[in-house]
Amino acid sequence: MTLQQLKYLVAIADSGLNITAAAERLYTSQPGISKQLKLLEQELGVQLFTRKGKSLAAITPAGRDVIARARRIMREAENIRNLASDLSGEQEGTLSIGTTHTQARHVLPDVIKEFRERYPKINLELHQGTSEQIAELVAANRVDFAIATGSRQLFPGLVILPCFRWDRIILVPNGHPLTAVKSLTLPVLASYPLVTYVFGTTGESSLKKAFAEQGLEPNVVFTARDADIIKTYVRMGMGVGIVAPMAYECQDRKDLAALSAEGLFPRVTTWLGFRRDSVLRRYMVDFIAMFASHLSPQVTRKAAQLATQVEVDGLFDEAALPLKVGCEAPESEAA
Amino acid sequence: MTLQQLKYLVAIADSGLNITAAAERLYTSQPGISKQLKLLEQELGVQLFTRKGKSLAAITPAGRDVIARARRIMREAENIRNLASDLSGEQEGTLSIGTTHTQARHVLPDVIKEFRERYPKINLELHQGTSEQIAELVAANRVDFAIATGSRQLFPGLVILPCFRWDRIILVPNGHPLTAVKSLTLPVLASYPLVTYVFGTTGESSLKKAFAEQGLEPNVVFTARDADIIKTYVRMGMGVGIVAPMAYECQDRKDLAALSAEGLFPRVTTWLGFRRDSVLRRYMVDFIAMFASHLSPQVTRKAAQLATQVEVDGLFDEAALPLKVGCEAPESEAA
DNA sequence: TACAGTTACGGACCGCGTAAGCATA
DNA sequence: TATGCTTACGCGGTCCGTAACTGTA
Repeated sequence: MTLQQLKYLVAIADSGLNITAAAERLYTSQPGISKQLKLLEQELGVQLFTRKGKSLAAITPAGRDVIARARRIMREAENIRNLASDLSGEQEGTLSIGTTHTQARHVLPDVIKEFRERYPKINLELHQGTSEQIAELVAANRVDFAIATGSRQLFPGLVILPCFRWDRIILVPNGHPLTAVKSLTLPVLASYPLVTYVFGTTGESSLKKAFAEQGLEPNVVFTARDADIIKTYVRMGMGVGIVAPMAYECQDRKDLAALSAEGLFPRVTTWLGFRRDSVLRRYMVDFIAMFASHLSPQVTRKAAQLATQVEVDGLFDEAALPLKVGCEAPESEAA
Repeated sequence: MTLQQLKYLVAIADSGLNITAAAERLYTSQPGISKQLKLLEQELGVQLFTRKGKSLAAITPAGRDVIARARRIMREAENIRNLASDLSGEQEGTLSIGTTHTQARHVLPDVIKEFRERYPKINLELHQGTSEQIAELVAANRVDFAIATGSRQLFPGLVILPCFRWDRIILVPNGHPLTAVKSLTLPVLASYPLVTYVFGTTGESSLKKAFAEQGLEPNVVFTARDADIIKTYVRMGMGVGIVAPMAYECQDRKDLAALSAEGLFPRVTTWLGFRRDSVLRRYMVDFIAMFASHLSPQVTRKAAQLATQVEVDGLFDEAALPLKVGCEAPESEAA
């Protein structure tokens, strides 16, 4: 049994049991992979795949177990390499992030700009998707970091670092009757057609629940994954928008008004997660600090270390987290 | 980086940074190890050991981290091999157990006899020592199972399966005044010189504590690790023995009387532990079932599986565990 | 006919063991 | 002088890539 053989094995599993594809992925020859797989099965004395003719048809139960452990070995091997790269002052590497639209569009650009200036040689990969898609990326070890809001239960085995919290805001066209309302309530809101994020993920279904608790049935006329689209339809007068505050940019003030919905819906928390046991290179830790300033390198390292033993909980006070808000004072007036 | 290199690295660390010793342990040549270590350090770009002249002097911080992960990789590799051996119906293997004197002398012989009949080809290793020594064996991955009483906090990262509980008994020579006492109390006991196990391990210090709670200072005139020695000194009239009930064998009735100490001291639990993430081969699971019949293969497998995710707790009711006692009715009279 | 995997073969590489060299106590 | 690591070198194995072969849609 060699690391090479385990790498090949995992590659086969990741290539849909297609040895040729695995060979291409690994920039090597197909017969080489075939042979090593055969050798491994011989040494272990177990069939890892069932064959249909010559092709691989399915993974055997034994194979599933072996592959799972092979993955762990490959991860640890990767960890050793990362660890060594970092300690030897290597400036190259990759940072791969899976995140949702809201973060990718409204929060990450500034952070990434700063990061690229500081670490120009680091290859940055950003994968945007739903929470479920991000969870898959995490499970497949395709991303280093997951950044999302709510829905933590989708991410078992991740070290979760709360980054910031926010209250949804209400978006209406300037001059909309709601702008005259002193204190917004759910019944008032429910009397308007609503435009908001797609329900389903835990974070957003809490919105539905808030209405339900007061016996209200909101009239949601349009849902999207994307605040830009929501804003477009709000501008068209199709309904009242409920979005993340980060999505309200200063230029939106020209035609859109943002009303506070604080207290109407539960406050949500955006977090950053990484795989327990993964080695955090210096630039990764620094990225986290750029993303959430209270997560200093020391705090992050501490959390990573604790997580190898127990569940990270109560490392710091979540209630004391910075509260994220949208554009409050227009830049033009301040200047 | 190869599995071979990591194996060498771990061997060096386990041989006190002596490459020659590591080579002997692995039945290979010393220059080979040297070369592979050099190659590994080159590839990683990190010094894993500090040198003093040509000899290895100490492990660098980087080395410590790399070695820890290398150990994990070696364990997983071993797991894969075990897994495969088991599934391919391999009847050979090794079962290595670290345990205390009480278990090794009074409980395990019967279990091992049965096990050897059932699995004659399995190589059985028994290492007897104090809880601390067993914990070291576990940490060094030298044993598959640890069997001990109390002192669980010495064994982090182990899946602990409670096996049975017991109350200490009081041993005195036949005709001793205490045999006439109706209900034994701590003050009465404290008025006699005592002979018991070495204090220090958590299990035994609970004994001292029981006395202290009633403001008593027991007069312990002799301590040993070994019930046989304790019995010898009790026979000599040196004092009153406090031992595990399993140590009172039927032949001891000839000259020793066992008095119940139930209620005087806290009831203790003997458990069996194995490393989280370790692959349990069929014969290992069967051994556990032989050792504690309520730990059926199904229960053990379930516990092992759960342990990969969370702490095993409340899997079954500890209060319902079988209560272990010593020789109650003499075989001769019953026959 | 394409596609996927196995078998066969030659070359390069690499890891191992022996033997000799060198530093340290 | 003994111990322990490094360097040098030859051998054997092995891994890889190319090429030809075989079984399947």
